[in-house]
Amino acid sequence: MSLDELFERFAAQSRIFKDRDKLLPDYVPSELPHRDNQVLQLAKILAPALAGSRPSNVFIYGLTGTGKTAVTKYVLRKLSEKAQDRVIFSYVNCRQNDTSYRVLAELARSLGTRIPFTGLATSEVYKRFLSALDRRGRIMVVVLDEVDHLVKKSGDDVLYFLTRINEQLTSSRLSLIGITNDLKFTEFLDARVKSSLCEEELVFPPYTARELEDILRQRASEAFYEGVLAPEVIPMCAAIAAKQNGDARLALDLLLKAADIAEREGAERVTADHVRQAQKEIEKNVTVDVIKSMPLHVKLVLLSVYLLEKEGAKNLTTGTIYNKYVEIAKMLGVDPVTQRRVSDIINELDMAGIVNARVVSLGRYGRTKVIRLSTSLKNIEEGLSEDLFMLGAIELTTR
DNA sequence: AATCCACAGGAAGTGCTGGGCG
DNA sequence: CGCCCAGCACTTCCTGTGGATT
Repeated sequence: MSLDELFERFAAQSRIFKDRDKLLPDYVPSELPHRDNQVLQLAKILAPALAGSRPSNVFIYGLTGTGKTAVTKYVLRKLSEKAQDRVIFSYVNCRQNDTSYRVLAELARSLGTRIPFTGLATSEVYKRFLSALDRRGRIMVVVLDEVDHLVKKSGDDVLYFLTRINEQLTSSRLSLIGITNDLKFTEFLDARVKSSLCEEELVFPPYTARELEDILRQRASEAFYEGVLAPEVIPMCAAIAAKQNGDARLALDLLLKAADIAEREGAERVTADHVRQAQKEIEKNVTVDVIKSMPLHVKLVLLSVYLLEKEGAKNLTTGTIYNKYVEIAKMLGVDPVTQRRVSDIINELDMAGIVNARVVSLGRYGRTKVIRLSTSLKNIEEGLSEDLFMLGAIELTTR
């Protein structure tokens, strides 16, 4: 291959992607198939903002990848085009901003008030946000996406503040849109917060395989050149995602990864085989990346579970794991943490989907958690192996 | 029916980092 | 400068409990 050819190949636009960005999770398409109803309902609820009156608070339920965020962003965008600067919109993701302080800081920031990421008292941030908002004399619509994360971690204090803030405002008004994929979420809420937040409710049902296909086809037409997808690719991505609660995000991610793999291989078309590879890669990447970024003691606990399971131990309990963990820690010259903490770490690993832990009572033999890995040994190995400390630990313990 | 194991998991507090504010 | 704050990882102390065994 001559240099000219080489450069040609890199400089040339992809043969597969027309516009890869159209498949990324934060892209909001110009049309949302099978969500006309929800778009209309939300628009109806928020429309009063255009006339200068406060829209009702809205609560939006639906599993992951059912289009909650997309619909909300879509409606907000349309609305802000109409409203010019008469309405202020603010979108906060509560997975990243999972404390009262951070949510209020985000809201203040969207009004142009700089808030340091730490240092102030939360009540001070609240005051600053309040006065900044009142000075503007506008309607403000606040979206709290994945609000269940916020409440589970920090309680419903902020929600209480925000639902009652209108009593303290003289020239502005605030509306709340809460989004959650936890259907039982409202149980955690204070009754007053609950009734005020749920003035209106919207439910997003999971997509069916047929609907997912429509979504994929629509995106594919924007993202790919004609005819680069083998005919079975879209139905396959749709079917896999339909099994996972009709998750459109997963469907799109599968399609994207499959196409990436095809392109990397220099293939001319995306095939069913690429989709299968993509499925494996997605599953692997998530766990491996999570493991890599875990703090020391979490890794050590995971390592203990890994080693015990490799030895063929069955029905692992908190106590067994803790003993192994202490043994490893001492061997490495690290101070072990308490069993109480390890108990929490096991729950964290369970939440991350790396381990499966459930509480059982063994009668006379106590009440404990039974733990088993929910990922392959190989993924754990790969996740831990970048940590030289863990490699040393494996070597020491297997000798 | 009572007992008692082996923890679960809540509450409060500590020590540390990285930052206010006057 | 001194005193305040949030957030994190962790400790200390604690009360609670499902169900096999006595």
